[in-house]
Amino acid sequence: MELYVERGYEQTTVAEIAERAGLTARTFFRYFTDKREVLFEGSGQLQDMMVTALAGAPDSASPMQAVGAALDAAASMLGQHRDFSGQRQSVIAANSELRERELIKLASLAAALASGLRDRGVAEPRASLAAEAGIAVFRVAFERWVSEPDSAG
Amino acid sequence: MELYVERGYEQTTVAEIAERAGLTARTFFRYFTDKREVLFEGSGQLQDMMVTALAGAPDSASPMQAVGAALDAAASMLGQHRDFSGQRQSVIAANSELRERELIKLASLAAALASGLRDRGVAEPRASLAAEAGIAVFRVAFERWVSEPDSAG
DNA sequence: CGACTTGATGTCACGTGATGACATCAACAT
DNA sequence: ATGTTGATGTCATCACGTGACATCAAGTCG
Repeated sequence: MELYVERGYEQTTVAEIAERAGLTARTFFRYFTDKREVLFEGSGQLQDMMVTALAGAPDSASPMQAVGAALDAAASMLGQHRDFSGQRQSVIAANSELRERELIKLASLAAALASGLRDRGVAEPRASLAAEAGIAVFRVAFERWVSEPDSAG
Repeated sequence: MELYVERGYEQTTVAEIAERAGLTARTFFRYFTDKREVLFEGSGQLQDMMVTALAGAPDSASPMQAVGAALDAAASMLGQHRDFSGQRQSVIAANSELRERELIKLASLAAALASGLRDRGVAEPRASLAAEAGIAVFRVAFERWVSEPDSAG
């Protein structure tokens, strides 16, 4: 992240990242499949958190309410790293390879939420639609949040 | 496409593609920014067609009806190349880099449709929502169409 | 204690993707 | 005949990503 912010994603080589971390490029590729993936390290955790929150919603909750619980979990997780989130987002926005990766991560997240809803007994296509709607809300809200003036959490 | 189908996307080098076309790898990269982009050559045309159809819908048409017109245009364009569409889709499905590229193309298409709706006087967020809904329909319908037994157009 | 695994890292070599600089050549206009 | 323009080729170069093998530290067991 430091290097990506300093000089931009494309201008940063994997060798430089590895050096900054006190490692070798080869080792970098043992931890991250890609030069891109290092920016999405946390997205797996976020997805797990959200799926767990969705599964933990009360049985009485509607599909959209369960999705809402997942979004709350995401908000409380991201809320602790607002500066980081903002920087990360502007790095991603500046490069199309990174935007592509982000899209596929969001698609994976939507699929995971839909699967979680089906586990709750929600039938298709309702499960997928609720999941997609939740991701749409997430995108819009996240975008507003990181571009917002200093204020709220 | 021939080579991607024969031996898979990753196993095909740009040099081979260029050779098959009677050219040089250097020339390939003058026409396509990427090894991936060659599979998405037509998506720009498709997008233009759809935007034109959307713009050409009668003033009386609702936003969703205008989007429907765009989808009809896409259907008649793709309907003429069903085998090609099917092969292309299975190549894309088999490789995650290609799936990423496809997602960003669809996102671009959604943005173009939303913009077209705004030009028709549709306010946000209705324009974006209608566009996203149209793309969702497109994805599902296209998926079913290419995986369908030999029958319909 | 010494030998033996195991996991993380480094080193090296290599193929491939992608780009810049320059040369070539055909088509065409004047 | 000359010069221009556009498309292509050639060459050099860099960075990404991976396989093969070496090394070294931490632990395990006889």
